[in-house]
Amino acid sequence: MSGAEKHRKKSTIHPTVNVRSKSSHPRRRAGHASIRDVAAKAGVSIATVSRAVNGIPTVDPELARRVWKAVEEVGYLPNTQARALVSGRSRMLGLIVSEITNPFFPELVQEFENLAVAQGYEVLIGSTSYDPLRTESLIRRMLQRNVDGVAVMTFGIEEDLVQKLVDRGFPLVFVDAGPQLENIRVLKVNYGEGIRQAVQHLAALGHREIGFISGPLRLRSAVARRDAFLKAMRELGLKIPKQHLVEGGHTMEGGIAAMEQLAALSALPTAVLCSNDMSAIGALHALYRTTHKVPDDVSIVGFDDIHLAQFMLPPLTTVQMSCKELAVAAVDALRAGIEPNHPKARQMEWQIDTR
Amino acid sequence: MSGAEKHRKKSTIHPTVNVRSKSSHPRRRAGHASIRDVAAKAGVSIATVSRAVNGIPTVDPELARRVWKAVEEVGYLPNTQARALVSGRSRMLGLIVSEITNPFFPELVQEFENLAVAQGYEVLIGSTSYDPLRTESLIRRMLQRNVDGVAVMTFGIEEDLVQKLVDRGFPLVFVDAGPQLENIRVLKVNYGEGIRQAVQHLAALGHREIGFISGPLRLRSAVARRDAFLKAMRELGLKIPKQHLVEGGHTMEGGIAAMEQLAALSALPTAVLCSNDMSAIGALHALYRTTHKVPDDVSIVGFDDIHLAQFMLPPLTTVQMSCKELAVAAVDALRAGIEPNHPKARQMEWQIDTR
DNA sequence: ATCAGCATGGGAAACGCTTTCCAGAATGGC
DNA sequence: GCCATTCTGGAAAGCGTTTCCCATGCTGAT
Repeated sequence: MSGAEKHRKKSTIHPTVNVRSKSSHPRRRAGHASIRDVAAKAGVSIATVSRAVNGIPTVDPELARRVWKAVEEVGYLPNTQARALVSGRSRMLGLIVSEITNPFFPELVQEFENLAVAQGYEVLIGSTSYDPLRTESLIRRMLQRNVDGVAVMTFGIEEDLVQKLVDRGFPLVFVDAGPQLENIRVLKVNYGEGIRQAVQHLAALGHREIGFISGPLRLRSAVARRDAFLKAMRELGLKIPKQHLVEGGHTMEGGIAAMEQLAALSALPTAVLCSNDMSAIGALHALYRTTHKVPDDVSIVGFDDIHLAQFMLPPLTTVQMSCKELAVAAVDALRAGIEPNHPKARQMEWQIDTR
Repeated sequence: MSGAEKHRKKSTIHPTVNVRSKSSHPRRRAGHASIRDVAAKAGVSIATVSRAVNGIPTVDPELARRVWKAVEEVGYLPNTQARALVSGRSRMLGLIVSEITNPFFPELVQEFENLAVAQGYEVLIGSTSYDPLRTESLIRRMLQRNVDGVAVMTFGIEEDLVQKLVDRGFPLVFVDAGPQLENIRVLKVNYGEGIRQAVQHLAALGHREIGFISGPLRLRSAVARRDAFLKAMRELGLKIPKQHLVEGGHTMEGGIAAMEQLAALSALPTAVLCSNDMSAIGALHALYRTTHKVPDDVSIVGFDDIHLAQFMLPPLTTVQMSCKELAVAAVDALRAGIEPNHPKARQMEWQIDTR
């Protein structure tokens, strides 16, 4: 039983008992204690319970103890919806990814969730599947659920869809590049360091002819990675024949096609660096069907270090792109946008190094 | 601006203007229109707006049109929290998995999410990471967020943790086996058919010595799979020497260890069926380090058909265990527990065939 | 013409919580 | 001993919805 019949306003001016008091809301789930039950049990007002539970210092320690005891006894859990309704903050974060089945994302999701939960937030996950319709419904859902902020970690999204979120003043976080608008924070990933390391690693093994399978060049992040590769090669004084630079799609199919293109050359590079791990896996597949042996004839190096890489045969060398750091930055940036006196409230860019 | 100053009760009995009317709730997000704004715009009461928006037939079509127009104009989206508060139903489903980074789960999550969203539910995902502490906090969070029901798809969970959910009467769905309690629905997966197919497939290829790497036998689902294997073998009149039956852990490491055990035998089986795909991948890894060639010397067959399988080299043969069907059944079972007049409200078991 | 009966819309209560405001108690200074 | 000041807890308003109940305006039957 809950204390539902206490403190209810009467529907008549006469001081008669309210006949609807107990039978009224049958939809209430049994066994759910409300703040009133705690107040009754502890013999204080609901205001005091609220203050005690929220750790507001003006409440007498002795009373606070009584309240906590009552909380324990009735098994009270504050109702998040009611809290959200009155406070205007839902303590939920939206996380938009491209596809949860793309092996890159689960790890990001995991890290993001861990961090968010540790800081008292819940996560609402949605995947666009590259479908504008889905994306729109996704954004509407996030709006309705009143998330406190949204992280768009999709590497590419229709900007006009996000407009709704912008209009309503939701704090947003993008990866690599997003619309230059108010309340939008951007995580700038520095691909240079990781790619340079990979190139130097290959050069140290004696490779001089290094090919590169890029991502789709309409994505800014893919261009950034390719440019980092070119720069690293130039620094080492290595030549890059045009035909050693192939565009893949950041997918396995793209990797296969790109590798087939390279394999058709009279002189195959002795090593190939791939813009992400899925491309690298595609490259491995393409080579599996030829007479070229990995890693004896050709070395393949991936980028991202998704979980999947460790399952591959032959084991795939890959550059670790720290999911964790990305997640840390995303949550931090979101909180900066949400909490008015967050130390970085005015910061709009986050730098992330790969390592 | 919102219609916040309409219909407010005065704090004094004198009919003076409420001085706190506009400046009062600064936490309210700008640009968020409430039902009152729509009512004001359409010149009707909020009750009518609510009825129109919810498609209750007693409202005059002409008025409904006006309401919808106003909804459009002010960009109104009903606040889900308020709805949940009053209706007692949050339209959120909890989904508990073991680890989102385990490749089996993202696909399940994806399907589950698609279905849930299509039926007007949101999904709250949580992973236990096999950690009772995490699990407990997870369950507490789900309780607080007032999910309408929870699907526990973890293949093993501490039952006493779930007790809280049971106590509060939340509809629950388990896979394979759960506590025999009220309001708990179970999805019974029929592994027999898929395993029989796999065995017959191998037998048709001429294999007579077929090994089996099982899952951890403390899990009922692992035992079910092993028994299905034994039954299928017996049906074909094939012998199973004890040493061909090895326990793995449903993990890559378990698969490696199990395969090493098999490889140490004087007579290796010519084919090995694995209880799940991760074991199969482990087996491939173990064999990669030996002189045995796959599939020339030994055939490996997995079970589950996770996405990952298609990336393996050599390509991994695997039995499709329909994620989609599992998700469909889970959502269906949850709804049966949630919605009082769902056609299957009294059904407590769901059969799922692998195929 | 009158009245029962029905459809329809509006007012207001309720959901569970936070927060503001205010009354009363306790304290200290004179 | 009395008034001013600080502190503490309680009452109540309000968050945005849904829903109950009643008032009103009609229709149709007598």
